[in-house]
Amino acid sequence: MILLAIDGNSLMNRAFFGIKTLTTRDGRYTNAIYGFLNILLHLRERYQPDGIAVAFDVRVPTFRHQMYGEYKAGRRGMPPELAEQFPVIKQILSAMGIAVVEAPGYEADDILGTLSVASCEHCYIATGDRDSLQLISEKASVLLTATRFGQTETVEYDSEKLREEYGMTPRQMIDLKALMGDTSDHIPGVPGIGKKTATDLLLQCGSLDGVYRDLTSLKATPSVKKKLIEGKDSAYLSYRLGTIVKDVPIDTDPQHYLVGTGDPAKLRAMLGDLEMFKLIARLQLPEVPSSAQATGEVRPSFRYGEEAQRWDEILKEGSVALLLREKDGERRFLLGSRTELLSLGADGQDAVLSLLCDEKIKKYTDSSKALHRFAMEKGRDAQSIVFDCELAGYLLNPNASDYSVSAAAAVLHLPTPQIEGLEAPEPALLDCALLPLVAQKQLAQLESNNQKELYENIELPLARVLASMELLGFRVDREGIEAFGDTLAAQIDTLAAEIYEEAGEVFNLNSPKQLGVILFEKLGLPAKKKTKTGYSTNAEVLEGLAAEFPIVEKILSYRTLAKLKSTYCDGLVKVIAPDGRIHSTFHQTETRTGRISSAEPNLQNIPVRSELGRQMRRFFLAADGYRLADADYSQIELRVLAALSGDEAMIGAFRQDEDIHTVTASQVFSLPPEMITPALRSRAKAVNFGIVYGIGAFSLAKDIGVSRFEADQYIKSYLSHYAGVERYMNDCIEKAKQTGYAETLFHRRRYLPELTASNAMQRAFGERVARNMPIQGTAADIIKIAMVRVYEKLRQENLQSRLVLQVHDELIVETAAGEEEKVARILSGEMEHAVSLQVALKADVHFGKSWYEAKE
DNA sequence: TTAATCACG
DNA sequence: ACGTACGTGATTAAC
Repeated sequence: MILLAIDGNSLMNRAFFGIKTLTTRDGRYTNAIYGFLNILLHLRERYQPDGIAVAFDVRVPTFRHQMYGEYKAGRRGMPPELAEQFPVIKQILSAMGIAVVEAPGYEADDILGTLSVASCEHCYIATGDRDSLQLISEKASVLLTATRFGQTETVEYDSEKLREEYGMTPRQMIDLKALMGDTSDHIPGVPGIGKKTATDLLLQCGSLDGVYRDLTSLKATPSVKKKLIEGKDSAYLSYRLGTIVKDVPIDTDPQHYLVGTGDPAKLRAMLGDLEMFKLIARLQLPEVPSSAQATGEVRPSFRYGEEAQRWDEILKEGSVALLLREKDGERRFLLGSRTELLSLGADGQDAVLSLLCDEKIKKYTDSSKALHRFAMEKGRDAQSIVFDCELAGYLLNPNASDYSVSAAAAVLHLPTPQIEGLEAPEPALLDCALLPLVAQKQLAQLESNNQKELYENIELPLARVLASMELLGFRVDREGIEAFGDTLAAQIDTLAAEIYEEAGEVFNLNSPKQLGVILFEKLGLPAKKKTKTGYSTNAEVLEGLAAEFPIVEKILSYRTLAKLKSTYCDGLVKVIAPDGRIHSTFHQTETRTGRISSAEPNLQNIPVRSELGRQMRRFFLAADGYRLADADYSQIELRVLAALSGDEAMIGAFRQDEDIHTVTASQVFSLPPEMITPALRSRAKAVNFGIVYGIGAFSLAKDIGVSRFEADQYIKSYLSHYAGVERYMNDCIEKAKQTGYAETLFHRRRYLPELTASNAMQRAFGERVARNMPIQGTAADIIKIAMVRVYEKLRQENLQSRLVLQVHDELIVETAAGEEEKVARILSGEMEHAVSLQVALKADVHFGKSWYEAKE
């Protein structure tokens, strides 16, 4: 039989450090478990072992340590984030029917050593630790595993491969280590002898004993000989330390490690609990009754077909599950009730459309935005979409990334529905069958989280608004963009030529790596900052050098122009639809704060800060016979901060409609407002921003170019003058620590497992987020409310004007000629009165033919 | 796929 | 001692 013996500690370690932090919603760490299981499944698939044994260290002082001293005492204990994952993986392995092997006083590699000589046909030893290469034999090979870019790479080592790479036999690996030592394992070796010398010596003498047998005739420099003599004891001690034990008292009968059936139901429940839904799918865990019993659910059973009579059966109940799936441009619908399922292709579209627009029938779905778009494309208006699993899942935990029905069902431990006559139903059909139960559970959770209003009055109606914005799109001037791109191209070419000239060679200016080498090595400019891979060449660094070195100025210009051309000119032209408009996609479940995002293309980051970039906005136009209305909130985040914190001074400033940055400057610098210079105001502005972000003195100092000490004074002064803000910020952290999440005024939550991290930096990050999310998120809630109301008001009043874009604190309405006054009234009215706070909200509206003009 | 950079609020 | 402000998305290079 084939045996796969795994070093559990080693692979868990690799997975932990190779995969970014991953936690469940309630803050349990899962990245090592996830990575380990992926490696395990990969190995199982590739090597098809009959038996699997996963070995773990049992950390009691080992025989070796007692005898030879505490060589490993200096080894740092593993972080608790990893330690907590070990008991869990052991349980999972048991549930998988895989043997967990431990022996008090022995480490995992000793167990592997013992198994490697067990009487099986072949033993594969999987580990991330090169130490185990000494275990290679005729019937044992080592699978050395590394996790890179989230992908596992496994290299199989047998004697042949070992000789190729090291020129050594497996046994010589021990001698090698005895000579060169291993700092990570606290094996001293012979001081002063490294890998190179050790290899040479072994090639000459064959073994450690061979080296010491006759030092006088050894071909080596006197200094090496001297080191060998002095280090002899250390070498033999290292040899013993480095030798993996092969007689651990464990069961060595391979039959003992045959993979059993385990407990699939328990496994499924455990993986669901750990929120590893893809793994559940990959393992195709069969449904077993015990799971259904455990949740108290009876496994639902469905009838499925395409017969017309099913249709009537389904509609009878007055509410349906309705899913839209698109594949290769083909639209399909899945329709379901509590007992019936139906699949519809293109010829069912009209029927679905009338169902969708039938107010009396409630629709449950997993993407209301898609349904709204479908209806709108046909010139209709979807009604009574009462449930959207994606939106519900997002509100319940915006840290997740998978808001599908199946993911939700797995969190809820719902049994897989049974569909009559279908052995392996397609996923969409299962989603459709699962939806009613998922909806019931998620709605109950929203209710208990006090998120019903957020869900019903904000997110659900917003989906329609976003669908409408996507469908309408934003008109652009293609020729204008292309012409702008051409002028940029010419300037870029000129600049590049000048830069290459001054650099003395042609290189890839777009490569920060190559640029770094040219600037900081070839031209010898002073390098200030480094990145992981080399010199930092970002704008901040370059700006510090621009005054002194003219070439840097040109590089900065090049960067600006290249960005404008590639991302904005070329990028946007590529996505202009046949109707001459750009149809962005708005993501409603992407951000962890509650903002929406825009993609393909992103219309929320069109340049504005620099005048040249701002020119881009001249190409964003209203349709003929329309103008653009641009309405933006004034200081919405600071107003929200004032209101949430109840800080008297800040509220007072806004009540009197004063310039908040000037007021802050006056407070922080203890000067009367009329003494505040633009420079001081600008510093205060940075402090205001910084406070919202959860500021640190270092970053503030860097941002406004003052000393760290000075920045620290500003912050202290700020918090003492706005004492309410300080209190509020501390409350935010306190509450987040207690509840595990931060929340907005409208009860949008963000769980913060970072707050319990053992790493101080991660914790500090969690605290900043605990302060920032309620502010950014409440502002996001507010503008969403405004969007929904503006959208509805425009239709109520029978206007032709339509919302086309939202940019976080800004709404753009394509306004029909003659409707300007009404639109301006609706925009400012709905934005300013979206919510009533202790501080009034303020929104300014401007009109123009282009976005450039409409932005004042 | 990730890292670096830079565009926005 | 260590790293340093919140939230996004697109492009390019390089592995």
